[in-house]
Amino acid sequence: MVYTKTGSQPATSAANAALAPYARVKLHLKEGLASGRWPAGALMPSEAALVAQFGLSRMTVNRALRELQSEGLINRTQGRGTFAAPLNRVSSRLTIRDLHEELESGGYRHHAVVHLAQAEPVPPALAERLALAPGQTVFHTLIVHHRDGLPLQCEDRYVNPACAPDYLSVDFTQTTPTAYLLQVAPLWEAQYSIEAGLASALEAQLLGIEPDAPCLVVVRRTVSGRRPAGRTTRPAASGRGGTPITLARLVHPGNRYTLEGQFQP
Amino acid sequence: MVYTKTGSQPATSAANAALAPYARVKLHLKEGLASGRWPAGALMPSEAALVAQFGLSRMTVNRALRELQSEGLINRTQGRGTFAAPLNRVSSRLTIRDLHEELESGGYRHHAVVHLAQAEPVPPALAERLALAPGQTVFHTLIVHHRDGLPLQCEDRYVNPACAPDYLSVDFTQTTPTAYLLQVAPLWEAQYSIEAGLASALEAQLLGIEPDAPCLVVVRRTVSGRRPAGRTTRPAASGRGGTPITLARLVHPGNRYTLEGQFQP
DNA sequence: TTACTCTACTTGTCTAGACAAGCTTATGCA
DNA sequence: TGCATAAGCTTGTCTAGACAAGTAGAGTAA
Repeated sequence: MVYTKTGSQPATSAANAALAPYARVKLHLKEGLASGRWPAGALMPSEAALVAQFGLSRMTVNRALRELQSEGLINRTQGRGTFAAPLNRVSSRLTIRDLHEELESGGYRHHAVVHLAQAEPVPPALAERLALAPGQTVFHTLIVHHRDGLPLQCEDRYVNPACAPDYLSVDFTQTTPTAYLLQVAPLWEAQYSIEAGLASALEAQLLGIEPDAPCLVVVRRTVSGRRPAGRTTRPAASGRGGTPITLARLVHPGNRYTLEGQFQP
Repeated sequence: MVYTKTGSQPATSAANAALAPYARVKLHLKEGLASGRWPAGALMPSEAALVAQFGLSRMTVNRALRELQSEGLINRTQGRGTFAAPLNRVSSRLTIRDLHEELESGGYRHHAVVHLAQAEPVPPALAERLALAPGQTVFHTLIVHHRDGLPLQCEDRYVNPACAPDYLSVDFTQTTPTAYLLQVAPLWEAQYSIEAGLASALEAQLLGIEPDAPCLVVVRRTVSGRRPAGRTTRPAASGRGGTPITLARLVHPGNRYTLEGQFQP
């Protein structure tokens, strides 16, 4: 599609040629926000004003504004108008990738050593977080992932058997638990916490590090919207929280692992 | 707006009453994805099919699909169709919040102690990352933030004077650097890295921790799309990377600070 | 003054149709 | 057989109009 508007409207930027009209409106507004033209909380032009200014239909302008809203750059309320969002909360996407895929795509070799894979009674401290009654069975795996032969992550994981009955029969030297669980129960919700701490004695030994070496510890709890068994047609919406699938503690030697990311509002 | 469709279309979920039509389509597709009806890579119904199935206009169906795409749940390509996204990359929003605001909203008291605030020649190691010539002046602040009186974060920050000429005249016991910089130069891009490590001797002393205590270290580099001086109307798009605004090293005692978040695809 | 109603403006959403442009497949020609 | 073309699908986008519903302010009546 080639957009060569003859009637030259607000040509703020030279780069807006060959840009779709809705994107042109977005760019115009983003530039205004970046330049401080609309400080946080300021009233921004209404849809009608932008329609008149750009000579577009309202749906087109609406799309630009709706996308800016979903990006968190503006706030809109029916009846009041559009306001510049306070930029003191800028958010970025943090991506969970399967460790195997992450390493391979980075050109590293990945291999996993399984130190434990068994069914056991759920530890009392975890029963509640996995929504299991004390004494029920959980699957427990302890796997060390290596990058180019060097231990990178110690993965201590508990899995709800109702969600993944075949969990223990998977060959975890070939498939990571994350990959398998994502396949069995598409991930709909997860909570994580990231902190710096020490490895346990066992973890330190498995990772081949000193007991006092700083580690990046990620604890992740994954919850599915889907019900565990039967009733597959049951709607996912009702009953907040869903079924806990798995609880994982991932310990990384601080000097070998860095979490990186980027913000792009 | 009340949506009480008389002709009952696919009533997968009971909760879809009183839901806007586009949201109903989204829900329907999300449920299908969650239930494994469309495994990763599978071809999903076309817009035309959904139009026929739900009895809606194409724009409405298109909106549902477009939003699912922006949420990363599906991939669409012109001419080929709509496909279920491989869920091995699930992403969440990680929010940068101003520390002051974060603490206050959590019911804590925040206060900051400024240990250093001066102009100095840019350290050679940082010159390139700040896009400054060796020998040029940078602003350097060293601030310790306390939560309820306990040191929580040691903020070692370098600021490009071109972006924030008045930086040193700010009272950082009242305003955090983040808040000030966001006001002066709305944040358009940032890179961060999170790792576990040790504090330097000075940092450990300022934080009141042992030198071997694990710390969560966040390094953040913020880049603006806006040009530093003059030429304010210059488009932000051209020239990738923009102007480096600030480089910050944030050190948190591991046992006092946890980064938390949630995934909700 | 206070309380109510009415109006004008705002966003939220849906519709029916249109054209552009990318991909796949079938068709017909050399 | 091999290749170019065309048909038929797909998504991407824009339009002009419509109604719904929330908000704020002006004007009016008690």
